[in-house]
Amino acid sequence: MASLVNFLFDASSLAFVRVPSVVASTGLRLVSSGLSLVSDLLNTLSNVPESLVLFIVLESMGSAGDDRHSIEDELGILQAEMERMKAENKILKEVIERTFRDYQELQAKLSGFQQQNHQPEQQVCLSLGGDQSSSFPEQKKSSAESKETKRLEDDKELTLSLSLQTYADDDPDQLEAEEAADQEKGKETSTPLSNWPPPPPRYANPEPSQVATQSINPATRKTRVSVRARCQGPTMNDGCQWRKYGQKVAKGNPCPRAYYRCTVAPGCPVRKQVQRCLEDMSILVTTYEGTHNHPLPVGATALASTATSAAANFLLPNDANPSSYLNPYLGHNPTFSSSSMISGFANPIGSFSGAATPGSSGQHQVLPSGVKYPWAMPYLSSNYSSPHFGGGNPWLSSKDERSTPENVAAVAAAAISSFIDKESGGGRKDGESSA
DNA sequence: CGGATTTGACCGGCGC
DNA sequence: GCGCCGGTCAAATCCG
Repeated sequence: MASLVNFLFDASSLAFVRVPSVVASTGLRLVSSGLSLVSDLLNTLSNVPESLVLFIVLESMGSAGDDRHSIEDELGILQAEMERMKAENKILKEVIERTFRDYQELQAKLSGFQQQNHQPEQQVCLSLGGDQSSSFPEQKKSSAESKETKRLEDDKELTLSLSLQTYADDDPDQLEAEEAADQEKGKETSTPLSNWPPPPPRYANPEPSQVATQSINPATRKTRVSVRARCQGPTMNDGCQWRKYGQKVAKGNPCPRAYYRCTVAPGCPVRKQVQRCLEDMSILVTTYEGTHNHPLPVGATALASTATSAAANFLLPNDANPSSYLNPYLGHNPTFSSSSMISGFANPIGSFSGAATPGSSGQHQVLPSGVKYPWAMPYLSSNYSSPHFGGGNPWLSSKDERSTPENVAAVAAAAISSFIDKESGGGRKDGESSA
């Protein structure tokens, strides 16, 4: 019996628990002295994923005088079966690890392929969790990642996704053409969310000669970042101060779209639009536009500012500065404020952990799904297992509707960080995250 | 009473 | 030219 319990404890830690058929068929005979183990056993099994069906048939002993030999025989059979299942679980674990490695290799190859073809990422779609595929159908073409996305979607994990558009204000014709094309595309698709999130921009891939001569001032770059996150409140608290100046029911979505203006500083051009996703009302789609003209409050940066300016900056292909892809922390955009760089990007992992401490929960229930699927965010997963996340996820368990801006900032920064790693074709190793 | 929110009106772009 | 639509304005209203 002790070996049986030990096995189940070990197996449950691997999240692969299979009760041998012999147990189900013959029943788990327990002597009265072993009943205390049953509760422990059941408590342990309660952590097993619900998809795994467990059958434990408890058959109470009629009396202590049963045939001791038959019990010992059954125990022997059980132990033999346990050993067999143990070996099987080991094999399964190896299969999972091998699959994970293959996925990482494929991901690295994909990134390398994209960089080889010089295909600039025109829209960033970061997702912690799933269901972004519903709004980013074009991404379904990516085989490996789309499968992961689909799998995550099926599990209905909490989601944060981010998309990015950048425009050059000094090229209004191009901007207008793009917007017109966007609307055209929206009509073609005629989906309820055809204009949401904004379709990827299509800026021309300049000739190398043009790269040297065509210098777009980052300060005048018009950026737009769309963030999708599960949020129960009317809006995400990103740490900035916003004033609502309008509300409109957009065509195709009965949920009204709210318009906010940054009021941290007078004349700040940054605006944001907030709208519920039609397909999943629990998802709040927030689109930020513009760049703040003021220092941001601590922790208000990743979504409110850094995500727009910084993400736009480093995601734009820059042949003259390869580090623009690989190292966003360098901040070659001179318009960055130091605060935005620090809390938004400099240490997303640290922000994550700090934001997840008890009592600092967020209203927007953004769950880093890597907790359950570490291969979805392989470079962050190790941090989720940190003591900060122990004993339940505060992002989920929160009943406090007030949020700390650090939460959103950290999630966005972490999501962006994850994207950066994937884009660079290599994974961030532990220890490098806080460099 | 001052700031924030609501909500109908207004404006400009776009397609027909 | 007209209607539709997204975005913005501003007066009215709400609220602490």
